[in-house]
Amino acid sequence: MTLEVNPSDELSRDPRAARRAANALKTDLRDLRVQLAMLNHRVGAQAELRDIDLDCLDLVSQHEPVGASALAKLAGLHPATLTGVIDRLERGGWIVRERDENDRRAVVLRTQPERNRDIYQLYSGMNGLIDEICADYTPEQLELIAGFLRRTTVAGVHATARLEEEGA
Amino acid sequence: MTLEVNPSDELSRDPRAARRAANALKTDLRDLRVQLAMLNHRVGAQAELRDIDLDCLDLVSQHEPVGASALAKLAGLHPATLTGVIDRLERGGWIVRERDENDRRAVVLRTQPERNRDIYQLYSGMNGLIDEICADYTPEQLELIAGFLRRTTVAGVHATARLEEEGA
DNA sequence: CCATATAATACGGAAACCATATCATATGAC
DNA sequence: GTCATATGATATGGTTTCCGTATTATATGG
Repeated sequence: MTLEVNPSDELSRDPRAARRAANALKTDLRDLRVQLAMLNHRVGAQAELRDIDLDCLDLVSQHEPVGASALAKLAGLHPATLTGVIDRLERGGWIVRERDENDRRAVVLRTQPERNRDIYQLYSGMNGLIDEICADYTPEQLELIAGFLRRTTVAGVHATARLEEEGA
Repeated sequence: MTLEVNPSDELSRDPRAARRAANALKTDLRDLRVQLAMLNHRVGAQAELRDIDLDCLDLVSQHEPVGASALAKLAGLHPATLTGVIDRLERGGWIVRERDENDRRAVVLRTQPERNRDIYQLYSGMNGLIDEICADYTPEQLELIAGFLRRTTVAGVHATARLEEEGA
């Protein structure tokens, strides 16, 4: 006589279903990445910023106050390239350079909150659509999804660092 | 007398909790986007491809066989810029140009499957880490997450198109 | 057959990228 | 302290990319 199990449990433990689901998810994640890159490209065009500038602006937002060296390392850019990026971002009023008090060689970068609301405005269409999507999930489900996103971001940090040291 | 509800239900229907969860999720999504862009930048560096080239390669993979015009529109690039992108991708052996039989002005782009395994290899670290993350979820949960990712991708397509027509 | 439209590419000037050199400042040895 | 060396950011210049325009080849409609 066979052991009967709950069908839902059965599905949950089928390793083939798990692998299929994981692979499908990786494909979906890749598609999302490309689409978000395209969206960012359009946002950047409206704001007269190159793709890399917008990425750096996001990085400054995340890590401010941040030094130029640290940002170059985060972004994987040559220091001289970053000087150009910072020049453009500062000229456009998106960030400001400040001298580091403790190390007068270094510069510290900060975002200009008012100016960055202009960027937020450009994302408002996307943000509204995401809100509509979120409305179809419970807070618990949203937290499940958000947790996955955060863990994937951490994985990205590690995978990026790994590639960096291999490339060096 | 107040109407008593199931606490879990209560949480699920609290609009403030829902908004908080949605906002947190948007932040997490933005962080993930930046990190995936950084990862891609490193992958591109290893493959001697610019960021935009890698994006176009992804788009070709998604839509092949695809014409140059269609790709330019998808990527939001000037036709002349795309010629340069295609030149580099073809020189590197990532894609091939073919003449369209029905319209001999047009070119059709296809990926080179063998060559693209080299890219897959560069992503293997990240893919392995994602597999580990996925192992902590049931197939049902993974499907919930994947569905969210797909819906968000569609939202991205719409938001991108909206920005495009505004910019024109 | 001709006019016009469309797909892709060639051309050229402007801009960006980045290896290297440079300048200012910091740190450690003595 | 003084000097040698290291480090942070930027200037310089050659190479590459970007993109507006012109060009070539093909399609389509009259």
